[in-house]
Amino acid sequence: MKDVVSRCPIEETMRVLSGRWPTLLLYYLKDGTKRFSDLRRDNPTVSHRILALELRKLEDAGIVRRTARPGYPLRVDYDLTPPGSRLVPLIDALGAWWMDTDDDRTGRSPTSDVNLDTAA
Amino acid sequence: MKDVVSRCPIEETMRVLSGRWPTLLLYYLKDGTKRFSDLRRDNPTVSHRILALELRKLEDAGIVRRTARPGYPLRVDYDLTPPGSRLVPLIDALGAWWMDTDDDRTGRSPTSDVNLDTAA
DNA sequence: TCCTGGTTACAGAATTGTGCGTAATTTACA
DNA sequence: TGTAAATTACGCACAATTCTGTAACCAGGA
Repeated sequence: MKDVVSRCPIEETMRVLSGRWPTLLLYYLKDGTKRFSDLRRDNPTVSHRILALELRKLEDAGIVRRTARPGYPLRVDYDLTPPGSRLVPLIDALGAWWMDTDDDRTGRSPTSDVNLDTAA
Repeated sequence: MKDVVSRCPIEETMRVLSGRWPTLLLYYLKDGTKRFSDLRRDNPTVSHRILALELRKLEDAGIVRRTARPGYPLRVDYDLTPPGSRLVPLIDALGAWWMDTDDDRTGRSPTSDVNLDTAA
């Protein structure tokens, strides 16, 4: 994150998706709107702080939309933007690739019936 | 990298592709076999140590094949394995997604003529 | 007082870069 | 002909940088 705009779209995309949480959050947001605390429950190993940071990063990248409803207790909704939704199948494809590769590693026959719906 | 096998193929894939270099290296290896020094030339900002580590990571993941030819000066060839080659279009799709998203951001019309051949 | 979403301060962990060493052959040069 | 230096792909130790986690704190209504 030191210098420049890399001009390479792949690099830019990976700058956002790199790390453990972004794709996981996308995965959980596929189902629809979630609140901050929902996402914490969905995966208990993210720290409070990191979740806030990651969500902000995704928001800045235009992948996630943040909607704060006025009033207390605070309520903030997160959901995917249209670009974010378009990203989901690509990420699923990566999961499918992994399973395909796994077949390679375990020396199984070259299965072609990979389901793109890669569950958790 | 602390604990477990996550059982989630997306997470596993991202564990390999996360970071600045993996996708870039894939990009440069698309063209065919490269030597260590070629890859350093291709992008001068990787330190030799990191390049070695990243290449080993990709090798362990079955994405890149390392071929050391005996004799001195050492000569080592790197190229994509079949799974690695299968990964390339997916990564290109991420680049295409970024450019599409860029259209969103800059408020342009929803162009459909995104070229998958995302150059450096 | 608790709840929710978030920020800040500080600490510890992880990742990355720097520079040096190494192998056996070729080339450089007197 | 002898010798010194360059070459290639790293490994290693150590320093610098970055990332992540913990804990405390804030807001204001129930």
